Amino acid sequence: MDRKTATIQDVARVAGVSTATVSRTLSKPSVVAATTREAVLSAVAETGYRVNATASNLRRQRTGSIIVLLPNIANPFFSQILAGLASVLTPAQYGMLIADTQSGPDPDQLLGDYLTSGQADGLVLLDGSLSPEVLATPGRPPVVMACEWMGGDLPSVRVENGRGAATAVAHLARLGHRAIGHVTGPRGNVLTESRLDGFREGLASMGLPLRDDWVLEGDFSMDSGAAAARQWLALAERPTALFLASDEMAVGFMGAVQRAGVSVPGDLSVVGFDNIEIAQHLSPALTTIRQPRTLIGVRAAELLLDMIETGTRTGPSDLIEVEFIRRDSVGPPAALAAG
Amino acid sequence: MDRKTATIQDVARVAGVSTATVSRTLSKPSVVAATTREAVLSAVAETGYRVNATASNLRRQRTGSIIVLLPNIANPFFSQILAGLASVLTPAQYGMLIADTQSGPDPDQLLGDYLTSGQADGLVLLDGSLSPEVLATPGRPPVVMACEWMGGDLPSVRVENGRGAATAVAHLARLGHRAIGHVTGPRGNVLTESRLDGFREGLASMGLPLRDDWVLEGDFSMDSGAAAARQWLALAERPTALFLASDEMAVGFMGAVQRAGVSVPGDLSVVGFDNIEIAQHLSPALTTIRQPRTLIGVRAAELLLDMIETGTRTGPSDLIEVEFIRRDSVGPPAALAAG
DNA sequence: CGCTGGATTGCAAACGATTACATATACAAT
DNA sequence: ATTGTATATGTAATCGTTTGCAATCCAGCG
Repeated sequence: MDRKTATIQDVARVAGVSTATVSRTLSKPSVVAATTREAVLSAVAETGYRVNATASNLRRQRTGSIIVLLPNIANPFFSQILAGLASVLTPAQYGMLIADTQSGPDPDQLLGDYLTSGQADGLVLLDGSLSPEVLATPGRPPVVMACEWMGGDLPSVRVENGRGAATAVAHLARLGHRAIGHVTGPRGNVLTESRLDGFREGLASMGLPLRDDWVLEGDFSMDSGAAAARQWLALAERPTALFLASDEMAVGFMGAVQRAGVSVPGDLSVVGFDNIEIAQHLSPALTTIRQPRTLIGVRAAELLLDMIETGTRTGPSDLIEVEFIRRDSVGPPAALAAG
Repeated sequence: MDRKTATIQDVARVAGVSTATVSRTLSKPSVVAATTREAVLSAVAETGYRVNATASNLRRQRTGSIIVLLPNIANPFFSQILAGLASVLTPAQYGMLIADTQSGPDPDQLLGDYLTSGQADGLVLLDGSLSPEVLATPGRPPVVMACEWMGGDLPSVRVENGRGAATAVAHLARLGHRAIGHVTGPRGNVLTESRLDGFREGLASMGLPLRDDWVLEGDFSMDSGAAAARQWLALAERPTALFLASDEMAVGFMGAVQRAGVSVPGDLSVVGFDNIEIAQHLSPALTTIRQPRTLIGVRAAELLLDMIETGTRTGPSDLIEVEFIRRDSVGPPAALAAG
């Protein structure tokens, strides 16, 4: 029957109307008469017609796709944001292309490429390490930064990174910890900076000292968490509590110190950031700061679609709240518990 | 300068040739004279021309995108396969659309939709729960099944699921375990079936009995692993070793029993499947069966591109080897260790 | 000198949809 | 009856490439 897929011409012929009417029936049903509308719809059903997205996009001068730039697709933290993005973009007839900035040599160049290639109607940036300068490209498509704010008037979905970090520190301090350390994300990342700032503020507000040798550098990955664990174990004087800038690092860290015979939270309290799925399944369950990941994706997508429709390049910054989740990886410091 | 992006017309004008020649220079350089080729290329550079993928796709009757159907984008197991897919598809100028079968109501209908919509030049199936019958759609684009074989002449990238499971059981038996249980994936999934078959074979080959009450049902998720743990804890007579059909379930399971005071591997040996990143970071580090995930993605993409080029709908089945990875979550059964 | 054939290049028709503009019709108001 | 207005539909240009076919040029050959 349908050797080739039906085109709008076929539908028009079957329905006895022009292609214009068919197109209108499908996009703006209200402007066609009820009787013709029915005729067209039944012709559509009969022929099994589906609009050819490529042709439609060409004519409408859009690509129908949104590019999402993220540092590491394998990080479960991002996948949930992707789910949120997809839940908004798919119904709006946008495809979602995912680009991994770590797969190529230069993330900034990758971004620049996408900005000029015209391959997408918009971009979502999930990588806080990208340089804001690259965005100065003239005539670029709309861009939304998710998770953090990179400065300028770039619209973004922000999370209370600083407040989350400060809350974590305050909680540890209230448990009695006076020696609190931190494992950061990669240097230069906006998330790293804001969480580090929050960590400092938290210490300051509780009247605790900031010791540089208790601030270890990581890169958000499990491996870097395990590496930080080795550094912590080697310290002459160890902090009794640690706030890590990501749950992934906390997983790597906890596993490593536990295998070295350290008890969590007996010997060391651990707080992560993100509340990835595994956090509640660890032993002990990981105390952390929850980010509503699906919501972040949804908001970012909404912001972007709005910019695409209105042709704007700037927009508001949406601030999303975080929540401290107390689980079993924290407790009073050993000295206190003993005494 | 370039208010609008340059079109092939602009390049042709600047180079003093026809658009046909520009197009040919870019796609089949060998057929144009060296001097014209240079002229065109410098005109391309001067104008900053990038081919409009939409127009190109329309003319060439392709969509330029591949759809990947997977059950759960948040599962880290899949993300690495995606990375493998992308590493082949991106250079070949294909975009990768990701569709989550769990986000909608009916996975099979979603597949059917994509098969008829003409939205993609090919599909990659990563969800073993899909029905092979849906693929009978006439005129459908090429499809590759990754991870397992669904029957028929559907080309696929297979993994030695059965052998992997059997190896795990054999290893546990050799450690002295006579009471070995299993936690399965979701019913009806091809992966579930082949791993369960391998589990049975492993038991049989070691002369061990198969006890139905030691085969618990899961769905590959951490939560279902934790649920299985509760069932295991409630058993009057417990197996001393457990093979779980996914690492995620093993994570949920181990966390849950550990919090209940059970020692792994002291009281119970645990083996997972997949070797997801976190496996080595757990305490104890998880013994598992490694699947080369990136390789699976690469092979699947290669197979698919080949089918697209040659117009084939059937193809070979690529078999990928698995590897048993011994870590610290297994040991001799308590009785033996004590005696 | 005319012809053949290979190498280049140009012409123009697709690809399938959308939409500005023109046209047609019906009906109310003057 | 005429004009105006609103509603509904058709006509045809257009989006930017690719590519079959025709045209051109030039060298080599009989």
